[in-house]
Order: sequence, then C-alpha cells, then structure tokens
Amino acid sequence: MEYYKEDSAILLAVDCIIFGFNGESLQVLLIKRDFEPERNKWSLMGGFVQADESPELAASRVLKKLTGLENVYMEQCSVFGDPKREPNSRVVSICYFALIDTQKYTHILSEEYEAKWFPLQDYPALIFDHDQMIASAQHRLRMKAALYPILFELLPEKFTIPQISALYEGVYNIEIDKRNFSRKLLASDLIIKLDEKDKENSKKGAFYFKLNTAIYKEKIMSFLRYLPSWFPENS
Amino acid sequence: MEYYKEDSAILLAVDCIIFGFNGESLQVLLIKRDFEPERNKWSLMGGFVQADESPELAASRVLKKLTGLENVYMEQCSVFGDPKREPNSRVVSICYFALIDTQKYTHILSEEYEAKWFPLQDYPALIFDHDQMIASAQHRLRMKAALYPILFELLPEKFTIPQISALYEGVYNIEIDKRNFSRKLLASDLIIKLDEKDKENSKKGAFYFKLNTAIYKEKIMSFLRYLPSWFPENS
DNA sequence: ATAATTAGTGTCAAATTAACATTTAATTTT
DNA sequence: AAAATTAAATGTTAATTTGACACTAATTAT
Repeated sequence: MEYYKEDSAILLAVDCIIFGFNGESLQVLLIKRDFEPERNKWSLMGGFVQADESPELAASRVLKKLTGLENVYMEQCSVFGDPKREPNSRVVSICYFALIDTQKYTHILSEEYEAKWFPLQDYPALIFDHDQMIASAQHRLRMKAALYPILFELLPEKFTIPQISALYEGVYNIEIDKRNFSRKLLASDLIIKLDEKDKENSKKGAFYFKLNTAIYKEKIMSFLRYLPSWFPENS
Repeated sequence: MEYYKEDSAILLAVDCIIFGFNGESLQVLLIKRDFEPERNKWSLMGGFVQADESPELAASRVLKKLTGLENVYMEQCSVFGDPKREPNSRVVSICYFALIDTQKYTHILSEEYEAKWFPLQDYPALIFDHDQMIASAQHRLRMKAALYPILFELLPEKFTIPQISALYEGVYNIEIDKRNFSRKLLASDLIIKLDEKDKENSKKGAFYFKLNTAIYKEKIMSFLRYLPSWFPENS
C-alpha cells in the first residue's frame, strides 16, 4: 500500500469554463495568454490551487480575478489529468463551469486580461486540452439543465419568455415551439410576471418576469424537465 | 499571474465508490484500513495518482487491485480538496464511482483486503470525508441514471424484469408500479427476452432478459427516462 | 390608416401516464 | 391428484400531457 508516500509531484490547477448568454447563442469567455508557454494563444482562465485553499475557492478566486464577480453559480465538472496534457510539467486541472449574466458585467471584463466572449459554435483554437474541457462542460451543462432549472442563472434578474426560450434553443441547439414551451413554463410556477415590458427587442414588447425564488430553490433540488422527450443529445 | 511556479505541494489521490446490487438494496464496497492513520476504520478504496498515470488509470488500477475486475463502468465524480480534509497532509482526492455486478465477483473480494459490502442505507462510520464522497456519488448516480440506462451495469448478463424493477426502487428509494414499469421498459426495445427462466426467486419463475447491446449503445448516448415524472429527489 | 413584426393565448387530436384488475405458470400443501 | 399459494405477466381505462397547429394583440414604421 503506497498511501502516504510523497511520490506524486503533481501540480494542481483549476480552469474555468465561463458560460454566458447574449440573447442569441451560448457564449464562452476566453482569455489571450500574455505569458509563456503558448503566449498569445486563446485559453480558458485558470490558476493553481494554493496550499491553503480548496479547489472551489481557487476557482472562485480565478473567476473573480477575471470578471470581478462573486457568488456566481459554479459547478465542478471533469478533471483533466493526462500525464502529457501539458508539455513542460505535470499539471492536473479541475474544471469548473460558471454561469454568469453577460449583459450586466461586460464592462468589468478586459481590464487586466484580454478577454473575449465567443459563441460555443465557433471559438478559436485553444491551448492544451481546453477545447475538450469546454466540450465536457457543455455536455455537463446540458445534462444538468435537463433536470434542474439552472439556466436561469444565465439571465438577468428581469427576463422575458422569448429570452428563456432562445436560451434553451441555444444551449441544446434545437428549435422550440414557443407556445408549448411557454405554457409549460408558466404552469411550473417558476416565474412571476412583472408589469414592465422589454421594448428593446420587439415592437410589441415582451413582459418581464422574475424568478419565483421560493419555487426555484425548491425545484433546484428536485428534478424538472423542460425538454421535449424526443430531445437528441448529439448535435 | 502565478502559472508555472511550483507553489502547490499537493498530493493527488483517487477514491473509488464501488456500487453493487444484491437484489434488494444498493450496496457500497468498503475496506478496513490496516495501516495508519485511522487503522481499523472503514473507508473507501483509494490510492495515489502516480507520476506517469492519469487519474482514470489510477482509479482503474485501484479498482482492479481490490476486485480483480477490469473494463468496469466507471465515471469521474466530484473532487474533494478541502485543505483540512486529512489531518497530516494535503491530499486532494478525485472520486470515481464504479458499477459492478456483485453476484459474479464476490469470490475475488477480501483476498488482500478486508472488504465488505454495506447497504447504502446503513454503513459504518468512515474516515475523513468518505461519507460525503458516497453521498455525492449516490446523487450523481441518480442524476445520470435518470437520463441514461446505466443501471444495467449493475446487473448480470442475464436478468429478470423484477430484478431491474427492484434495482430502480433501490437506487431511488421509491416504490414502482411493476406493471407500468415493465410495459415502458419493453417498449424501449432495450431488452431481449430469453427462453430461460429464473426459478430462484419465485415459484412461477421470471423470464431472463439480456441487453440489446445495439440499442443500449445508442441509448447510452442519448437521454432516456425511466422515472415517473413526480419522482422526488430527496429521500 | 395600413403594413409589418413579434408576443401571447387558444384549440385539439394523439400519445403517454398512472391507477387499477385479472390471468398465468409454476410450486407447495393437503 | 386436486387445491391452495405465490409471484409473474398481461390487460383496461380515465386522466393528463404532449405536439402540432392557428389565431389575436400590441406596438412601430411607412
């Protein structure tokens, strides 16, 4: 039994897959590295887990450094640890995906880093295995969102039904029948209609809704289904 | 940016949550530690990730060492990395859950280790945060199995419908209407009826089925739902 | 005023689900 | 050998949900 022999000189890192939604497509936030190796290439935002911090804390720290945001929805997803995944050292990286509201926080970006949102359909070549990380996080997001209403974390406080609808379409790359979708959504009691309307995106304007936090907190802990049963995973 | 400074002296380990099904309840395989610290206490089977191996490989190695089994269904689940989770050193552990067929392999157990199956409802106190690991893996299993038919990995090659039914009841702690369940299952084309019957568990005997591997491989990659929609997560 | 655009509500047949009952194939008992 | 017993397997039906479709409503632009 080789417990407690110090035989694994491994560096531990975290990488953040930061998802956002711009109203059209699901986006991921990438940075341009200004340090070696792989200077000037695009990558996920990451950092090493420090001696006195948990991986969760490291991920929050890294996220805050890039976006300025705290108390963001984050979830651990897969660990990438192939011995050869980085050329010069043995780094095992724990991935976290974060769901943030793009609209609200764009102004904070790019101050210290060259950071940019890219649509998940079409982002530049990334260093190491970061594209696999994104693919894996996306799969995880789809799985989780098929059971729990976490996608609301990507929307602002006030949102419209067309927005949610577009969000689900973006996340799953499908077309949704808005009428059926909105019926289902309203029946869930998850959202509360406000008096105000969003006039930005249409002539008629769409009513704003807010989350029913009581129901949300209850449902976030129990399974829910917003997807049609025929939903295809591969797309 | 503190990339590539060797500032994180962290040991990386894996722990395996090994699930089995004895026909009645979902079980987890635990070992009694015969080394310090925490000698003679029950724990999960684990080990350190070696310099030249990936975490996946480490987990397979650890699983094989305990059970003798290879090519077992394994899935990465959460990482436990609180700085204080082990008293004497900083160990970050990646958890994997494995689904194995208890019946077939009990004879291999306990040769090198004192290993024992315990029902998930009622297992002894464990070292460190291993109980949280089990809870987390169980949650993960439930989530995954709500979308994909992975629970078949817990059954022998030949199984009966009452067995599958009991398995789902065990995993989710619910009562299932066998009539509706079996109708749904048969309609999925996922299982193929054999001529043989299992006479062990009833007078009449229940027909054996085997997996339709073609359909299985297709469905394992796409969402599926075996649970009633009212299914409660908290139990 | 009219056209154009997108939000929001409505309808209905088909499919699925949930609840419930009966029949069937064995073994055990008498 | 017949009857009782046990659990498997199949059947029935009403209620609900789904998916496909059409229309009305509110606003802006022309």
